Amino acid sequence: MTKRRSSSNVLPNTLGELELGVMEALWDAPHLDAKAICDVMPQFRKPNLSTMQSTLERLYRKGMVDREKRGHAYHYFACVSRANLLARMMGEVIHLLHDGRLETILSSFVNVAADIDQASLAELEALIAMKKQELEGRDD
Amino acid sequence: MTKRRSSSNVLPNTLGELELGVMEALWDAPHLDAKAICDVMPQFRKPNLSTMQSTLERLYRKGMVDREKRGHAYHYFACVSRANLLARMMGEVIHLLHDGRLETILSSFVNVAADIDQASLAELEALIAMKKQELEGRDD
DNA sequence: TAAAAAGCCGCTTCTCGGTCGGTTTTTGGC
DNA sequence: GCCAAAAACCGACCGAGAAGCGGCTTTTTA
Repeated sequence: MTKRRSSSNVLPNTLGELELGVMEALWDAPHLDAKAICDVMPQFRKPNLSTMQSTLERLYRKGMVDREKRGHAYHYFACVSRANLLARMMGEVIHLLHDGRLETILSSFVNVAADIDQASLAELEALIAMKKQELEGRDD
Repeated sequence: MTKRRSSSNVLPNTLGELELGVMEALWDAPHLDAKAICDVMPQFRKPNLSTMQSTLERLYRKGMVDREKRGHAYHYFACVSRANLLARMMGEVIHLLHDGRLETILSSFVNVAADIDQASLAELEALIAMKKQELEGRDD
């Protein structure tokens, strides 16, 4: 009996570098085909069309992009927004390292946020206020 | 020339499942040796001592744990706290998906926090207040 | 001093992203 | 209708990192 070979389950939503580059391209444009994405990629990492196609296929199977036939070629478009992916990944990280105490999570985040920019704290406060109202609204 | 083979650079601080389990063990106890960590692991995934050793070695090279000889055996102890690792990983995720606008980051996090628990929003507010004072204090 | 325990070393397996080449299918111009 | 171009499709290989383990060496200690 072969031992459980896990380590794949941690952070299932992480993307490779090319995959992420593709998502970036699709966040900037409403929809693109494989060729167009190749063209958009920075010169220092411009993959073969086949490579791009299999990357898109993987992304499609992962539910990160959707596609539809436009003539002979697929047109791809992101069906996960940047903010959404960010939220997913943060959620995964948090879930992975959760110890039951919110303080751990929150203080980590506040430190990260503070490192980015002091102004971010003010923004965070405003967002919390909004979110609170939202939650109270649908709370029953 | 072989093509850039990156995808390894994304999220350099992510740990495998066993590695994470080891960290959990070390966060619960001040210091343990390889054998003791094996014993502490849940039955359904109790690795060979050698496996545990190489995992610890990897963790050591990554700077996640430190060790010191206690008699013949190494005793390992976490040199990265849970909150610290969480902050690192969140920082990495954020950096990876950063688009320049704080709003994206923050709203994603607020959504994640809200999903965990409504009370977390209140706690977040308190932490922000503390962090603000801290920043003002050293701001010049 | 011998058995037990731990370190140390190297190899294997597995998974995943990335990379292509080759083949088939589609399509559109002539 | 036919042919060339382009894209899809398929399958293979590579490299890296985590996990897993067996075996040999070294150290401890009973």
